[in-house]
Amino acid sequence: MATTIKDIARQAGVSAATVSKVLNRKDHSIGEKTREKIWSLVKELNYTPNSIARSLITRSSRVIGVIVPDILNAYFTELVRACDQAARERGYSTILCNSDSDPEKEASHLTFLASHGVDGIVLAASDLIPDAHLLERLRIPLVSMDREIPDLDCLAARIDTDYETGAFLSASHLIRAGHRRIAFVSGNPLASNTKIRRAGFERAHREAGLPVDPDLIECGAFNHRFGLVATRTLLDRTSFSAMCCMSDMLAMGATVALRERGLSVPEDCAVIGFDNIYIAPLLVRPLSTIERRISESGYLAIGALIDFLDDPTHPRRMVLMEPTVIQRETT
Amino acid sequence: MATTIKDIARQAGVSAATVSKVLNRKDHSIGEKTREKIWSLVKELNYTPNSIARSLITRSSRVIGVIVPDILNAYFTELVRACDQAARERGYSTILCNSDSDPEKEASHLTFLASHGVDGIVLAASDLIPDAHLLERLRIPLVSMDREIPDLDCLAARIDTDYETGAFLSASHLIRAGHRRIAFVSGNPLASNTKIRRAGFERAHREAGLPVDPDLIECGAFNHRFGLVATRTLLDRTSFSAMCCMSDMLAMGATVALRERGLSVPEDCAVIGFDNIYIAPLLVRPLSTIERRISESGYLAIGALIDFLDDPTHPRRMVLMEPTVIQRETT
DNA sequence: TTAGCCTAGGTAAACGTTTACCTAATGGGT
DNA sequence: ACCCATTAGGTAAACGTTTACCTAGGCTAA
Repeated sequence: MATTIKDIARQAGVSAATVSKVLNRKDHSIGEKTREKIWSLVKELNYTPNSIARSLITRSSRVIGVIVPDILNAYFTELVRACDQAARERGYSTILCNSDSDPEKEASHLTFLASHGVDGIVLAASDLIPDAHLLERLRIPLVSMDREIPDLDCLAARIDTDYETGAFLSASHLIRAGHRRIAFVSGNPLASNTKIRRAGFERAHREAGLPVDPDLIECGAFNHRFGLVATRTLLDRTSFSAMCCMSDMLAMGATVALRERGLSVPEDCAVIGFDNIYIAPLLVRPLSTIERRISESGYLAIGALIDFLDDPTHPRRMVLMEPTVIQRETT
Repeated sequence: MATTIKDIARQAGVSAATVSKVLNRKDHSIGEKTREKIWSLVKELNYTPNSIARSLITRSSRVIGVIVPDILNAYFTELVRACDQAARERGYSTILCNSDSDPEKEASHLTFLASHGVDGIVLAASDLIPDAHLLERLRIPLVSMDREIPDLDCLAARIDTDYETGAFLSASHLIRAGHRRIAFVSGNPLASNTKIRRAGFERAHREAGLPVDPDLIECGAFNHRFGLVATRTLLDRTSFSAMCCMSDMLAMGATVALRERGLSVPEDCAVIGFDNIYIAPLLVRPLSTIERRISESGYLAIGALIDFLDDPTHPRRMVLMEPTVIQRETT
């Protein structure tokens, strides 16, 4: 159906090998005339190499898989976009997979990507630790983002955010503003990225000589829906004057719940988010939050991955992104 | 490296063809023992078929490409998610491509998808009309969403939204509420999906016996940033008591600009959006908007595409989604 | 002259599957 | 005893590339 290398070869009166060499610029021993003839046929017949056949023989697809737990969370949307851009700039494409924080789906995406011959994978935090055996078996270069992950030899890099500091800054920001009872809302309580943030939250209290009331803690998921229900639960259970939300989506949900009860932000209750997603400054009450330079981490991840692909002996990169506070109008 | 069908064949003491038959359940002439032996080896060796090799020979990948103009627009995020889910339910996977409303990027994604052997493509509205020659050449089954598109024979379906009615409803809603000067903000003025909406907007005025002031029209893009700057421009230029925003992202940007100037919504200026993205009800002022059942259209698109793949003589589906008004708190 | 080296390009195997067609043995019916 | 069908599985080509190695002619330098 579509034009193949053989069609070009036939019409140029040369062998397929010659065409392949020209196409791949391994043409140091191909005559000028032949080269030109081939290129002009390529244009004329709109030849595009069949990447499938190419991948099959070269064992490389120049495609990178990106797995995220929740594409609807704007944090991951932005991350995915940054990865895609970064990859494209380096001649790679990406395939996006959405795991819904479901380890089974994640595993099935992993095998899907493997069987489709991706050269590498960016695995972004879901709540659970991935199946180490599977990763081991797949042997696909991997960069892990904000994940606990075993030290595999196909691990090209880890890009982590200093969640302890992030949560510490978040809580300290509110404590400095005079708040004494601060709610803490975060993702899956069993996931390390929640535990670590909780540690930072508690340290801020300790250093300020304040107690932490377990009644003020609600952990479950990072999406807006949980932000909404968690805040309702908290409001029913106890009282507080500020909320540390460990994602901006949570903060958005929280804000709605507060307003539902007639509380205004920040007058009745301050709210700080985490991630600094692009919507955060655009909310009617621009959201104070913790900046974590999303695009930069995407670029870093892809960069580290491709460097590793180019040269697997390349020293592993272990990056710890340092978050900062952005004060807007909700605190 | 990874286990292949030959490894299984060798260890089972049969030929590769036999293994292939069993794997593909074309095993009516394979003995029970052999079948069992093969399946147990498959488990034991963690065999996963190499999709690349498989695609090469079968000329089918069970992958669908999805091209959207702006993944950061929550409308498309939701659409993409719905497509992915729908595809997965029918045994397909998706590859997401983000075109940034750039026809060149779009074309390059199209050839990328073609060369990677996707079985079909869902092409969602960008502002511009796609390169018909390219589509013609590629001959990949296509479903077009909210796009003007030539009548190719590889066009499996069109899923369009009745934008005229949508915009009409949007404006009528505001007119009925007593507004007389209503601003209109939409995407690329040259794109049909803006022109059509503008027609609906104007019809609502005509039917109400109201004039349309061209000073109240600002068209450029569907993202929040344009919503922000367009609203600033409008506020500098003229006065109005309500805004018809042709996407919720625009409405969010508009709301911020209004607030910036000390105007409150809906008291000083009503705002209605379009799309009913999942964030819309979650904004501090839940956004009135035009519902267009995003997930449903994603499911429809994928369904139509796969039906076409299963049977290319399947009658083309041309769906026109009817939008409805959702009143919340901004009008 | 001849070994050796360019230059220009061809040959064929390989990547991991699928599939049309072949074979060989067995069994049943007449 | 012969024919035909059925069962169980094998053979080999094909998909569209890439690449290691080959060839053949011509040139150069000793």
